[in-house]
Amino acid sequence: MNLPKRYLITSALPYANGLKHIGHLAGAYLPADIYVRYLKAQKRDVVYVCGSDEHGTAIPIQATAEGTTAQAIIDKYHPIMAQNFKDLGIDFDIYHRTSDPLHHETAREFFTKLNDNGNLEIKESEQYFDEQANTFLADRYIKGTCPNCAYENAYGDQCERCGKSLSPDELINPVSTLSGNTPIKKATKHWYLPLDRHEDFLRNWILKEHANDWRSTVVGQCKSWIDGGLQARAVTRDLDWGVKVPAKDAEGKVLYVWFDAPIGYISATKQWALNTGKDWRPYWEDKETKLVHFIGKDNIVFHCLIFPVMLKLHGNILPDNVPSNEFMNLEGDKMSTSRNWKIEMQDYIDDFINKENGGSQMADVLRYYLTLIAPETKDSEFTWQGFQDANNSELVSIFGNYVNRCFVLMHKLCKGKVPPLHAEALTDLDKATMAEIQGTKEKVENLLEQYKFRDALFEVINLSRIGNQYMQKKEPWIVAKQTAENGQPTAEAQQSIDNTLHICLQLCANLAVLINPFLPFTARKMCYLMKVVDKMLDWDNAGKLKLLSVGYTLRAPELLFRKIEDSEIAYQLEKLKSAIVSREAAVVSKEPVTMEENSPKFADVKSEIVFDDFAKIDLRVGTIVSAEKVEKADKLLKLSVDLGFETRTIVSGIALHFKPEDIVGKQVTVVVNLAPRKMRGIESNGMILMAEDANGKLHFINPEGEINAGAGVS
RNA sequence: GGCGAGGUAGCUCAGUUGGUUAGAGCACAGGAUUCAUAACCCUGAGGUCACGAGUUCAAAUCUCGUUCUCGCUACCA
Repeated sequence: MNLPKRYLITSALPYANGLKHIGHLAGAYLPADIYVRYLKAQKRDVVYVCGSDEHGTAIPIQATAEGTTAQAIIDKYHPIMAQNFKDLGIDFDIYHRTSDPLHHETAREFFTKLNDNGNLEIKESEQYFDEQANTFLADRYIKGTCPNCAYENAYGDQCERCGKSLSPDELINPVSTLSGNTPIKKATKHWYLPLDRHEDFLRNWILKEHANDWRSTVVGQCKSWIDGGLQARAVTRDLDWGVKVPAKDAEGKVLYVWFDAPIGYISATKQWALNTGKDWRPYWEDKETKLVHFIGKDNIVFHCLIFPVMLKLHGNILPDNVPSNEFMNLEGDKMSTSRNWKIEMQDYIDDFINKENGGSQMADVLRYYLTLIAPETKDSEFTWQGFQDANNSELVSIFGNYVNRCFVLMHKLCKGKVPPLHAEALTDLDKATMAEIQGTKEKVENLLEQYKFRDALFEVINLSRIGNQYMQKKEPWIVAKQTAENGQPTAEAQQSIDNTLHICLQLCANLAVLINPFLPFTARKMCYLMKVVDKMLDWDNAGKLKLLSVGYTLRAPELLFRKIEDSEIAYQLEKLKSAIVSREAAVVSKEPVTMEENSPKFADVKSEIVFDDFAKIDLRVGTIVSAEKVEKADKLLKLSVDLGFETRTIVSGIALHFKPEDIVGKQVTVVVNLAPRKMRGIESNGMILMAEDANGKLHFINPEGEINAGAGVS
């Protein structure tokens, strides 16, 4: 196998608007860290970069909401996130940040090169503009009613309640969050990355060259995007938070966050090089560098399509692989920050690591379970019960217990020293066990090279299982009872004991080397117990049977892991339950719940209108005379509504809530002078008023008793 | 609706190019043991491989249809 000259490993830049949860950890950070630790143990040339993504509109918006500045937000979260990663053993070579001047400089250079080379397009488009604030409004500065779920405070890029991606044009009743005014449309100029020009390249590169070595989920997702037709994507935004666009007539424009964030990998590498006196260029320019991006599946489009196009245009190397993980669910539901259904890294650190209940070893317990259930091929499921079981019956009972019984027996039967190996007395079982040690090394290696972290970890644990079986069959504690007249074991018995424990201890040392990428704190504690330096953890030592010298005194046994009590699990489940409560409150309030405020809130009252505004709306009572499902649409019903003076066709998105046959004859309130709008090819002439309850269920607004169709409502 | 990924033992998941009685770990049951964190070790029970049809000597695996879950995307009060 031709080894790459050097490696550059990246983990997705976490967005610096809040704390990250264990789903993020399992998806983009932990696997990368394992891979990097493995490469470093092999003494390969590897740099692992990451950093906070600190631009985008969400951060200044959040700042406004919290009455602070964008800078204050990122300054608050950047160090906490960096510390969280450190506490969990995620060992970046550099954790940079995109607000750093070096990053701005790097991103501007990148943009300029593409722009100068004619790789970007400039287009004029109509964008919302706030006249009072005299500024164009980025998507997130526009709020309005979500066309998907009718949530009234949906943002121009996404509805926080139903999670749907939106564009500002889709919002109903758009309002500027800066002034509260209705924005006007105004022409503005933006730079675009014409992805459509690169379809052939992407198709060939991903769907042909990497059809077999990339994960099928990744290739499939890319195929879906490519087949769906690639379009030019705006590279710039009208905003004053971010990297200023280095071009003429670009006043008030910054690079769109998706463009500048991945460049953060490059600027982080530059900063690392500055810190260490190295040259960053080969890592991004030399074809012999292996670039690997670790991400979650929501990031596939950026790392497999957009950023590679950018890199190619800019003259950089392309990623060798993008081992994206699927999502990790939590106790039967999707993890979600806005719904407060999550376990933050900080929560875990507070509850399990910082207290006097296990220390850093507990970081390894989380690393263990998250790797065990890593969503490598499909969405997976985190349960606290599973966490407890994995710890108590695997880490503690199999791995930890093996190490412990080795040490205890060695102290009891071998005077606390590594016993000699009597080659002449080796049994077949001894030899087979020694072979297993070497075999495990190769298995783990192969699996890691294929990014199969879950399977690789299993093989390591399995080696401790083999150790337990070996010890059980050799039963040195029984052999020790074959005593001579002096009360000591016979010479023959002692030979057997020596050989058994010698092999057991070498196996222990191997476990430390092999577990090191996965559970680094544990590996170090094992080194401490064996009184060896960390250098023993070099991957070269894996499979070797002379890691511990004969006659060497080892420390007294100490437990590697502790059991996790039922009460701890009950407490965590209770914590989550209270999150359900606040989530229900969130639905009532139609407001994303923040950690601090769990009390129900109602949507903000819209800005005041005069009577004439209201009088413009013509409301009538109508009777539904027929209803049918609209073809090829999940949510639409085509209704005929008798309004007295005429019967109209109205298309309404209520199919998920009502069966057509159940609503015929119902009286409803209709906005009759709304401009017609085509939906799925059917013209809708009016709008049915609906009320939504706390569970998201829709109800008709209708008169108390039956009245004549066409009656006015005021 | 379109596209992508999935649906395999009570739970969490493997199953490479179709090839004998479909696997692992955990949980469970029985046994054995005591060096060890009521730990380990041995044995066992368990699955109509979502459902239906087709191709084949042979299908968890290939084809088509149905259904459910997740993601992207379209329509949308």
